[in-house]
Amino acid sequence: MPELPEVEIIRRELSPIMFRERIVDIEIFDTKIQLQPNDILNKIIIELVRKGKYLFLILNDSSSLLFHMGMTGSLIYTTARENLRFQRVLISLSQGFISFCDARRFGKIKYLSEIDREKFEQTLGMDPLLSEYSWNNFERLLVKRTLPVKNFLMNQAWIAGIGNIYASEILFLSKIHPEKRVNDLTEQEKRSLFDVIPLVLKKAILGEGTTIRDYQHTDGSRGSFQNCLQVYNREGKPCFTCGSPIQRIKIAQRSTYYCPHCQKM
DNA sequence: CATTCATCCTGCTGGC
DNA sequence: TGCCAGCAGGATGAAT
Repeated sequence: MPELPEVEIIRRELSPIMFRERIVDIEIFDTKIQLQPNDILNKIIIELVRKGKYLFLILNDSSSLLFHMGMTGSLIYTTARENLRFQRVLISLSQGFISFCDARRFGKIKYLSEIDREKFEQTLGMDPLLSEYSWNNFERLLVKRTLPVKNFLMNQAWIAGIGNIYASEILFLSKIHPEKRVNDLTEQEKRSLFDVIPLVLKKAILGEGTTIRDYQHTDGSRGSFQNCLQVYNREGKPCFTCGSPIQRIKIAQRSTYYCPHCQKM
């Protein structure tokens, strides 16, 4: 489900709620999620950190709880204890409750020591909203790559945070065909990509995230950026720029949307 | 090393 | 109304 913008929204909403809260209890209703309650019980949350699509709850002994939403995961805050649909984990805080709900069970929660968190963060590529995102680093990533540019954008080891929706959106705004091979990109196209990536992600955050079906804010409400999407989920509809019908193709088994007129090979 | 592909899950939607 | 194929915001490890 959530890509970088949606996870960032979750982080921003939960930060003031969870800051300095104690983890009083944790209940796990899904055998796929393996946590030792003793690792985290009675620890205090001192910070929420996001990198790419991952969210870390940093605890007062510098260990952390890592959340990944997978396709359908959400974190819901309630003031009273509730049984929510698809609830997999329930964390009781000193004040309030956080439910991890996840219909498809692709989401993950892991306990990490400080060392393990550092190691894990190193496996992720640069986050387009952090200062590590630079033209030098970006340019270096592109060298000698022959895969389609859409696959390049979605590899979390190179750039962290872009998923299937925003990959299509970024390529539309950059006027690049999603199947174009990275080593065939012109200098201008590379520059454009570099600039458009953070632009689209920031706009999506301002637009409260994209809810096609499952994404929810931490109070259960929906995003609104789905109304601003240029190509994703718009097969057959007219391009907002030129009126040509938006095409849907499969790249690496994932639906990919583009305008055949505005995005040439 | 770089790239592609099947697989993990469950639920919803649209067509017949 | 009921059934079933096809689809879904992701990541991984095995195969090529």
